[in-house]
Amino acid sequence: MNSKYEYIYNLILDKIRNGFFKEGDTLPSEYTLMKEYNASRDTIRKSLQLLSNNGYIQKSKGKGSIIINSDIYNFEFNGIYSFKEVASKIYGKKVETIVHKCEYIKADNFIKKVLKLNDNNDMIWYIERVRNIDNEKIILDIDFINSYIIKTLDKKIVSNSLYEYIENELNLKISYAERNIFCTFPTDYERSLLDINNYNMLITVESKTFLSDTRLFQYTLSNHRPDKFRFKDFARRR
Amino acid sequence: MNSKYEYIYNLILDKIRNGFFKEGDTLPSEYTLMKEYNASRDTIRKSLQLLSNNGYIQKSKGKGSIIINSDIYNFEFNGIYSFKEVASKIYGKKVETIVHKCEYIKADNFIKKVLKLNDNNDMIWYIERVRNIDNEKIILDIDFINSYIIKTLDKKIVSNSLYEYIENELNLKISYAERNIFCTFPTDYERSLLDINNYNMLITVESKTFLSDTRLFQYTLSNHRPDKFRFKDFARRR
DNA sequence: ATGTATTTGTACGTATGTATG
DNA sequence: ACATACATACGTACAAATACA
Repeated sequence: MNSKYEYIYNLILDKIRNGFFKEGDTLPSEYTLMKEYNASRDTIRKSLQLLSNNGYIQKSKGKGSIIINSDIYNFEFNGIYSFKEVASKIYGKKVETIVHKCEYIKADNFIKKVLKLNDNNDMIWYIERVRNIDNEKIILDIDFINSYIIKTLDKKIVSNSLYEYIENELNLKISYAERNIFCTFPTDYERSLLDINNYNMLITVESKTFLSDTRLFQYTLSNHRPDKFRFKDFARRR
Repeated sequence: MNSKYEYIYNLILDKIRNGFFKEGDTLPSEYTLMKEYNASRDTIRKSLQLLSNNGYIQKSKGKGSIIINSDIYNFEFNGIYSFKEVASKIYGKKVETIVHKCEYIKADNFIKKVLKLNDNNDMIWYIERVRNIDNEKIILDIDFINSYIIKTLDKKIVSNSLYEYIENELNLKISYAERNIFCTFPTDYERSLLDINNYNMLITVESKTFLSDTRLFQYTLSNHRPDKFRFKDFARRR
């Protein structure tokens, strides 16, 4: 986006990330920021609300806005990111994707129900990808994709980035996701695809991902070797 | 709070929860809601933004606001809740808390660092609680609490609800938390406290919980038997 | 302890831009 | 081409919490 409040949000966030504002510091007042960025109070407050929602500042009536998190890795899990986007922030590690399957198939009853398909329109893309981190097969991602929304796919696209293709080539807007984290027992097939060592469990992140027009286009089961799994979260009490 | 926009937010949320607005329905336009609730557009938009942030509606320029989630259990994990608050929504199950320890002790170096205590002020409350669900010991919660913020505690308080005490008796405002989810191996001691069956792993939710004045008052390790663990999340792409 | 200035929170208004149908 | 609906951006006024002299 190129709205003014998002632009100012990014300017202030940069100052937090590069250490100009440090944890515990108080931001300039909204009035000062208005002058600094030549913006109305409404615009400044929208920028600050984004910072607050994303866990960077704590606003306090009468006091000001205090920096509470300058962790540059914070962003990785507070939102929807493709594996490629997350991987680009994992420094010093060798990361690659192996596409095992990318098939145009008929959905079974469970997937038909999840993706809200009917009997006459039940073709999906079935994708299996293994994520290799420092030469260990750590994550197995299985995707079920509505083929009436994403009509064309191939191994090359999904070995690079599915989201990049959807957003930049198809010009669709990925908007929100419902996620569910739980434990599963690996099947023999999953064992064969992952370097599972002696672990006898997997952490599964189940995601339903939606476009801005509320269409569900993707159902994903992301299976993680337990020792490498980590999920960060920022929450506010209401 | 009793601000107008929060009041309207709750009125609309009630209509979503009780089925007056259903998934896929379009809300009345902002202009219509202005008249209905006798409020300005700014106020209505604040109410709708809350609904959007919490995963109940999807706003779309030119179209309107569409209901995307009427799941009344949705709220349980999108925020900070005490075990008592969560338990009150688990129907048909017997839920109880067993307090194993509630001690005023000296913090070790790790906890001193986490809670930002110094050598002259390093006393904490150490609490061990087991959560019993349908007569099985499923969760072991271990709390390390800054005793200079929460001065007085006892077994009775922590067997009821720590948050209820902090908010209603001490009148402190619990505001936000950083959470981290990962896997651990149970120690013999943890095995002895939980009905762990043949599972050889635990899911640990590590939380740092802060007051509205940015003071960190609580560090918690919540250890879950893997088969009973479930974490729900709603995320938006930015 | 008190009053005053500062700072954020809420509520209302107006105008214009942009996407949708 | 037009009406509708949400998005952005400017403004004003007053309330409430906090800090400080």
